[in-house]
Amino acid sequence: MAYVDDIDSALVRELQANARQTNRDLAAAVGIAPSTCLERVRLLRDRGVITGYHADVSLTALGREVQALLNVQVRPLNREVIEGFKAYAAGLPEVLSVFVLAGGDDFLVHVAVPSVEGLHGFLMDRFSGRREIVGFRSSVIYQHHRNRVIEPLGG
Amino acid sequence: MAYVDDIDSALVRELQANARQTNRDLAAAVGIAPSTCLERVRLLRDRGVITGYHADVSLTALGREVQALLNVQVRPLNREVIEGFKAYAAGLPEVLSVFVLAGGDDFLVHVAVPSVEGLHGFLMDRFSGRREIVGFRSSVIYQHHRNRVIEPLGG
DNA sequence: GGTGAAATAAAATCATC
DNA sequence: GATGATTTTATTTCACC
Repeated sequence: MAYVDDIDSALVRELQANARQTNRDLAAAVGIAPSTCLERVRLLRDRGVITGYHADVSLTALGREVQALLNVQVRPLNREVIEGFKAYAAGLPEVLSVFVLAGGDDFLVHVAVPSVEGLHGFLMDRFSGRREIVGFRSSVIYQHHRNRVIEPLGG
Repeated sequence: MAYVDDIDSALVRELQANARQTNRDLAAAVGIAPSTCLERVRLLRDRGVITGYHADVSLTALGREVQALLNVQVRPLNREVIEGFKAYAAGLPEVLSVFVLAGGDDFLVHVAVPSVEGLHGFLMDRFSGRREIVGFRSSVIYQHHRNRVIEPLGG
């Protein structure tokens, strides 16, 4: 675990909440000089604590109203099949996220499509033909809340 | 669906990949003047296509090495219980994301904790006492790939 | 709706504490 | 390791196309 003091912690919190505030504002928010702030933030990137800065977009605004979670079982369970399916799923434009899991199901795939009809089409066109898939279940997502600010756990 | 032309689309793609590039670089990347670029990006925010800018952090660097997905069933299935549990889970510092689902399981909760022991502790301390929870299953995550650039689906 | 030049503001550097 | 004055660079505005 990287050593992150209270000031670093505050910087990381601020930048997760708003990555485009000016260095001056950021410095003021955490109570240090702008030049110090600049150096601290640079070090947080160099040390790999901050990995990047990304704009968030509205899926609705992009015409992708329906989200679903797909539990997928693949066989045989070997590295080649696992890595192959993971790379395949991650490369599909409908896919937001791919989880490789321990236990019962092998994958969880989070997708966003224009409609329920689009979800059906996705499953038929992208999954049905794959020989390694031995089964899947899909759950439509009613709501999704993501915590955008992640902190070191106290203690 | 918001009307997003090819230039908007390119801006959204660029800003999802790197939200802290300068306006000049962004303008150059999509082939427009900096002043035009500034105005376009402002409109994308005003129209709600871009919803924010966030730094990404390394969970490992913050000492949260273990991630898991928790399938949770709650009862009775009414608005009060659903909203109550959602708000509770979303407010926990270990929680990255909360999905409210249609079908079998009611919730999927994505957590990041320091260790497998921490996961056990989380389940005992945060979930066991809740009367509305009638069952849960947890799956440790081996790998997680997230697509950070989301585009309108072609066609 | 887009542009380029001028004005304003911020980032980056560095000598100093 | 942090600071503030200075230089360098970017953002923002606006009259014009």
